[in-house]
Amino acid sequence: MARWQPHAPERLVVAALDLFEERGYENTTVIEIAERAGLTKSTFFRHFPDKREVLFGGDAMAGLLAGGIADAPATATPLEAVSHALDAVGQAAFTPERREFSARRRAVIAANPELREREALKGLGLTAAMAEALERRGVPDPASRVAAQLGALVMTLAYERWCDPAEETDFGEAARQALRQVRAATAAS
Amino acid sequence: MARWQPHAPERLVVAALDLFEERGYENTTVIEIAERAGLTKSTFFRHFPDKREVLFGGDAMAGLLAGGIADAPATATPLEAVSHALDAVGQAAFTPERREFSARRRAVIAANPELREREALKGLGLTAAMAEALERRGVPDPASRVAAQLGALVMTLAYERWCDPAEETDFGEAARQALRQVRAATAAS
DNA sequence: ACAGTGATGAGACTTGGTCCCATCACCGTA
DNA sequence: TACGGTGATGGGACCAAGTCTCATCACTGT
Repeated sequence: MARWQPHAPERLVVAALDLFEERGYENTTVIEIAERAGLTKSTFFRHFPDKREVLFGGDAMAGLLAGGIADAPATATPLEAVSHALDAVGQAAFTPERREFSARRRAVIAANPELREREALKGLGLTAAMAEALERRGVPDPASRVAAQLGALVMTLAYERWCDPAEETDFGEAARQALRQVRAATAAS
Repeated sequence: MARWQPHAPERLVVAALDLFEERGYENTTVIEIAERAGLTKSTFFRHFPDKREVLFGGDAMAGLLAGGIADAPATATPLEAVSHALDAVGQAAFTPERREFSARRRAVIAANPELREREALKGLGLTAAMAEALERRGVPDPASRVAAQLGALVMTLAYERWCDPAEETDFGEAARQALRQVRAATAAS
């Protein structure tokens, strides 16, 4: 027997997403989220630094991306290393079971400026993590940032497609396709 | 004689930047900013939607960029159109008189996560505005986003250089140089 | 002289977020 | 069985951001 109901963070995330869908992010208070999860405001802020963060799983993604780039073959070009990292991330995080949750989360974020702002910050963090990991492979400064910027776009395109419940494409497959598109478009810029 | 002291928004911006430098963004209240400008909290929120926005001049930049892209010669490639827009923006906004203020503002933003978050959102807005303007020129979807993403990086690199008081480079010149760097790095990705 | 107008001031109110302390259930040890 | 330690939780005071409403004040035009 556990002392308390387990999985408090997960319960808070589910309660928050439900409420945000029902009445919108701005019309939902932290106290209401906590109550639906059978907890209190104090406990909410013990698990999440602020209200927005309940929809953003910390900074695990940046580490996954950096690790995937570091593990890429030494002969890989910068964008190939990013592609390798996207495969790793797809295996670890963008699994089919999470597709429905991610799609709901994506819609809620798109509907609220405050959440879009947090998402923008997370995106910058991922881009910076990719650029830094590329520099540790010996890619010099302007080139590393270019590859990271293009990699971020590839990830966004792949994520959009992966979230679509009508397609049910594998994330790695979506990423490879997006990479081809971006490569082709880059040549014409 | 004016009814009140004129230029209330500008006075608030100056007061805010001064206080943010002196004691940091988090240790400065809106009431303190307003008092230093000879105003009150009510008036502050009448001119700015929130505390962060006092350092971000609305959304004028997005319109400038979109206009510059629309005005580019019809024969210009996507990145050339972006470069044309950066020239226009440099003429209108990144003038030498503003260099010192921009450098101070940049340092304050870099020191605070909340301000960096707002800056990230503004960056997304600029990228979206560039992609949309390119699409109005007939550039199809993936290519427009690639060019906008690379254009955003070019603008960031040029802005970093333009802000440096030791260099005093013209923004348009910095943008052209950054564009050459990004083009060279793109070929090696 | 007088009503209209637009920017400002004042203050109540809600909510996000911080902080401190009490509580409660379990665990290990005597 | 008794007892102190531990870790997650609850409760509530407190501050600042942001909203809203109403009053004020200085000037303008008739």
